[in-house]
Amino acid sequence: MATIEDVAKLAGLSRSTVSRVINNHPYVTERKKQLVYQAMKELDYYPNSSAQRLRKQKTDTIAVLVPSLTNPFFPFLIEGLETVAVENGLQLLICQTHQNKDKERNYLQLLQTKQVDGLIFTSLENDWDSIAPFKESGPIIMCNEYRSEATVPVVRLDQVKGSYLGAKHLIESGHKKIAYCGNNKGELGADRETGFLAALDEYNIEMNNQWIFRDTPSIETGKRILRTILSLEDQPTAVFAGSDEVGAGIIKEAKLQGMQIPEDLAVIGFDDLPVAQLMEPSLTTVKQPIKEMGQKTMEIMVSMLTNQDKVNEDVIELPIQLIKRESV
Amino acid sequence: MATIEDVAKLAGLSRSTVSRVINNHPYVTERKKQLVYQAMKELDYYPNSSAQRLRKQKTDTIAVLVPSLTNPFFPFLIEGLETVAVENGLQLLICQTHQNKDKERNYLQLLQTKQVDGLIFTSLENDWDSIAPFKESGPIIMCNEYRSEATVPVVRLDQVKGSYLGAKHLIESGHKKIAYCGNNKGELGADRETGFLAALDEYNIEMNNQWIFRDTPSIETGKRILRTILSLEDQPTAVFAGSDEVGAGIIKEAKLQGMQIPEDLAVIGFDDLPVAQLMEPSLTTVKQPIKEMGQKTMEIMVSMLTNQDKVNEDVIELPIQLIKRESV
DNA sequence: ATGAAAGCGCTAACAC
DNA sequence: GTGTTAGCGCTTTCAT
Repeated sequence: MATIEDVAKLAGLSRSTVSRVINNHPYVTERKKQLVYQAMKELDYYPNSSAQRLRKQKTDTIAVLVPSLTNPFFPFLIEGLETVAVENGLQLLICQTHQNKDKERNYLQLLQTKQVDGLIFTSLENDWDSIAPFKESGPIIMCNEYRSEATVPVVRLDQVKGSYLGAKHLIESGHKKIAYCGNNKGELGADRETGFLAALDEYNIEMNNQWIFRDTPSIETGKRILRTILSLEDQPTAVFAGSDEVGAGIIKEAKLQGMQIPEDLAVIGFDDLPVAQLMEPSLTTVKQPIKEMGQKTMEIMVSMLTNQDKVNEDVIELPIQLIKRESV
Repeated sequence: MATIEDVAKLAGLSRSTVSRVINNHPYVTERKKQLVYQAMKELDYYPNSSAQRLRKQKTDTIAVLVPSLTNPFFPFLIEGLETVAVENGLQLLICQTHQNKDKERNYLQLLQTKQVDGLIFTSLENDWDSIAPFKESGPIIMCNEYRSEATVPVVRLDQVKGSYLGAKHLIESGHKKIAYCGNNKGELGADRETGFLAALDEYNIEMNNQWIFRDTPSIETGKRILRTILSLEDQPTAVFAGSDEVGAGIIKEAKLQGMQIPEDLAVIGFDDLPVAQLMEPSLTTVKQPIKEMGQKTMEIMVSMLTNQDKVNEDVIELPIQLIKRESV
């Protein structure tokens, strides 16, 4: 493995000059520059990035914590994050927490061990209090998921409004018995529930506790929820699914059980993932501007990395909107 | 930022001893070990990973090149890769090539700049000849996609058999006019086509060139293909979609156009992704053992990383199987 | 415009 | 068992 020393020797120059060429510094004669390039090529030289990182004290890498990549929401979020990252010469280190507190905490060590320059949460398992101290080690941003106690920039959607919109649509379509799916661990989940209940309240509609489901979102969860609904004496006529995947699972299982959607059961999803329009009937849903959320987040990260002084604690809220299709 | 030096001073020991404790070396008195732990805690010390990497000349990181994370096939593959990686103390650096030759080539620099210890291709845009030289810089494996010229271990499926199975099922269900979707850039695509044509050949069925579609797989592609099929004078009665996403797009669009599946058009997918069972009718498909493929690949990577001598050029072939559902 | 020298933080011989 | 020392490969003052 050739080192910068080898290149310098072969080019008959000093290490400094070679380094200047590598880093595109001004004030290097064109002639010597060529000499260096030639030597680098001849030796098949590439700078060792561990050495560069150690010396420069930065990695140009950002950790992105996601619960799982098999939930299609996150690949789309990453798409947005990556676009802006690449434009700014940053690399993404994608970390799956699999909803595990310990794993999440371990990934914070990436910041402490200087393996990444910054970190982005797209979900959060641990309490904010246990996260806060890590701000010392580098910029942290919350994207998608959020905590009001969080003392870092937050890029989020108005979840209260989102679920309010969804519930209202269901109500205005004539439904009074509406089931609700969604975990309420994080603030995101709590806000969604708030918005949902606010709509019900506005129309003086009562909630039945049997119609609340708190499982983690997945297709299987949707199927299970549908079966539970069928086993109920007092059955809802509509269901607000916490995600398109749950909504899809509900629709699929409902049809398997011989139900008509939306006649026997109206379903509304959340996210507007590709699967929403593939379903039969297509899934009415609350659309999140996922990619934009990722882009905005990375823009903030970039500015935090450059303007280290200007501490940013803003909350950026992106628009959310109802997409009417056939399942309601 | 505390360094190992600070810890050593505070503990009243040498850097070496601290280092030994960090790396769990034997032969350190329990008493001094405790002293070190205490000092580390007091100083909130974490070893700088760039320094460790530079010194140890390894990163315990493996680059995984995927075309895109929004194609759900790859998150599942990554799931398999990650399981085994984590068991062996390895980290994954996930790199999206977005089907771009230059990006793909640039990611190879990760190996040259010693930012990763090994690299896994799950797809390949460039010629093998242009990849081969990079073997010098570290272990490379192909997983999923493959090239017969490749001089590295390959973990793959019998694609010829897969598409043969699919085509045969279509034929035995009475179809003689079968459309085929799939790109034929890589060897994987070519093999699939071979298997497909072999089945046709076996049953003396002719292929119509108008029924061949070579676009990149996506839901949109599926929709477009269906519309093209409808515009044909001589229309196929069945279609072998190259992936479940294409199959799903075809089914969705077909129903939009008032067709009955499988009566008016039988559809068979590939992969067995979650969307296959969500469709109405559910999608008959050729199932790939995606997770297993990832696991096997990472096991080989681990062994290459440890037994550096034993050069492994094996081709591991995993089983592939037909899943009969309702779309045929 | 270029080179010499110091040092980023760590590990691993080697010596005792 | 523990400390001393050299050095991984690079960048960046500082001096010229």
